[in-house]
Amino acid sequence: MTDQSQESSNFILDAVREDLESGRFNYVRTRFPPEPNGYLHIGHAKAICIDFETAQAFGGTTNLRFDDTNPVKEDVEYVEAIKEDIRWLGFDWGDREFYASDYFEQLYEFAVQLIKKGKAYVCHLSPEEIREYRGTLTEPGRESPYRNRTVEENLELFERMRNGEFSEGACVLRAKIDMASGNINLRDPVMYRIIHTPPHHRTGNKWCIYPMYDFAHGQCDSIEGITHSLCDLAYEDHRPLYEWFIRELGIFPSRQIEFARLNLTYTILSKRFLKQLVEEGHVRGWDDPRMPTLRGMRRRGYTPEAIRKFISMVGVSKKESVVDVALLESAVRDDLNLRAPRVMAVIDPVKLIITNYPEGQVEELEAINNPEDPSAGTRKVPFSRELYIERDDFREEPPPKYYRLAPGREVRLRWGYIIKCTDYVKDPQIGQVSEIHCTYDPETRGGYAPDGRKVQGTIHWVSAAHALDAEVRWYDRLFTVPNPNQPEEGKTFLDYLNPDSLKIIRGCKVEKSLAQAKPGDRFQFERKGFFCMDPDTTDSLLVFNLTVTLRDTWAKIEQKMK
RNA sequence: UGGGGGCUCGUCCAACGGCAGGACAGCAGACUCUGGAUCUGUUGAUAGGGGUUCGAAUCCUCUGCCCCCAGCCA
Repeated sequence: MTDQSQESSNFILDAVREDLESGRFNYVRTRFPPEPNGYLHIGHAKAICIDFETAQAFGGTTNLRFDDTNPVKEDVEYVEAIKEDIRWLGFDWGDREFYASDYFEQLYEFAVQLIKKGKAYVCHLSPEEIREYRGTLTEPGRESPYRNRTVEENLELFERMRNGEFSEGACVLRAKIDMASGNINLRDPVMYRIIHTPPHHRTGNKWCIYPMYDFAHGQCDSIEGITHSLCDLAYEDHRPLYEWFIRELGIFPSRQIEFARLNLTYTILSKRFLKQLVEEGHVRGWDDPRMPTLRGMRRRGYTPEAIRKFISMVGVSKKESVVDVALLESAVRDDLNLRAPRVMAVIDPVKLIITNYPEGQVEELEAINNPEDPSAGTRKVPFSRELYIERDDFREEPPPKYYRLAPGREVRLRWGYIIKCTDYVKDPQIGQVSEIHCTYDPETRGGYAPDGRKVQGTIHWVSAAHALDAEVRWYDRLFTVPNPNQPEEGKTFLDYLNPDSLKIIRGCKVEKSLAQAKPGDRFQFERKGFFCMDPDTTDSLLVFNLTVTLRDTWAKIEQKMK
């Protein structure tokens, strides 16, 4: 077994290493246990990375196991989606795809075994009564009047539960532990409940009793020979129970280790709230690019590599924390910077006419596809007398430190010529600049000044006659506050929804090479940001999602001047 | 007021009795045919008290603050 765990360390890797050294285990096997009741999000990505990478660090493997013990909440619909997302993230569980429901028969046998040991009993208390008998955080509970039924009686009753002789809620199977325990999970927890209504997505109507999480998870881990069961801090209180079942059953002693879940600023990661956003139409669906779901992020243009990098930057600990979403954004920029081909796209176009350039003439200028990656090669971009440039790249009265185009000023057109603004036309109706007139210096083809003159600004452009129309979906944070999870009195997370989280910008002009792009392709629109072609793209209209903007130093300067 | 966890730069993570370090964010500068990238510099933290020790973020102790647990959810 190769131990590659030294490179990066965290408390889980330390613990696993100790277990190997002490001989507690002689191999490493983890599992990722999603419940098929929703789509995976960035929080799950952390768990997936930790599960798979911890095993990989020691040459071990990871099982995928669907935790499908509650047919009222679960659905096949999610199974395929979850698998797709894990694969996309870059992890492979080989043929080790399991379901808790695979073990229903075995789990039933385990329950019988505990009944025979006098460690489990059928309880006919109603749900309300069970709650009353459980006591409170500070007062001990009381023992159920059914607690001392004989083994024979319990065996018979449990079998009748399985046979469907009782209605839902009539009775449950409980572990007989300690009603006075300070740990409420140990106050005779429910092991099995009766569920008649919906057929299970895999076992159909075969079962009408289903094991609770506590009676399923640890035993499934054990059956699969999982050495390290890595989970959320929320299960810390359950660990004594996890160990109690394994000990009483005398089965393989998997070890549960808990770590803190991921939280992100300006983001909500609760499955319930995410569902609400979708169902109430605040977003367009589970794959809306503003959603923190893996599908949403994929559509937005995030790469699996960037997400994995982000997760590793976040680290692993037991401290509940809220990670700055800027860290995620930094990870995507870093990744996309190296691989996204550059392209010129004008988001808010204004016409620019080069008055001394021959009408009808078209030149093919050579542009570098990615200065970070010479192997990305070059492409030709058409240049002509009429261009579009970004409205924001021209000012009638340039502020200090602004070094783009303005009357009388010179600027370089990327990969093109150096031009000088001679004049501009303003639309009297709306008071907006409608046309900018420039002259070009024919000696500066390609953007080089043979006389060595310095030109501070370089702006992007497209040839008006050759440009393609595009729609850009410009995204901003979904929430206006860093922690929408903690609303003020009388408010909910919905009160912090950012009304400007999506701006649909039509009439954008992009360079013609983009005609070859396919949905999912990622680009850097020079000086703007990274964009990903959306599946909504049609033959007549290209649609792009903003993944993340470039760092914008000018915006900062401008902000400070206000 | 029971039980279980957690407190290190603004944020996240390291340091495992021996110079508190990195990343992101911030600030300043260099460079630049992307105000991108890159490079350089820089601000900035051990929750508080007591103790052990030559030496404490680390060990002990007391205090404070934060989170989780009373589903027939997971």
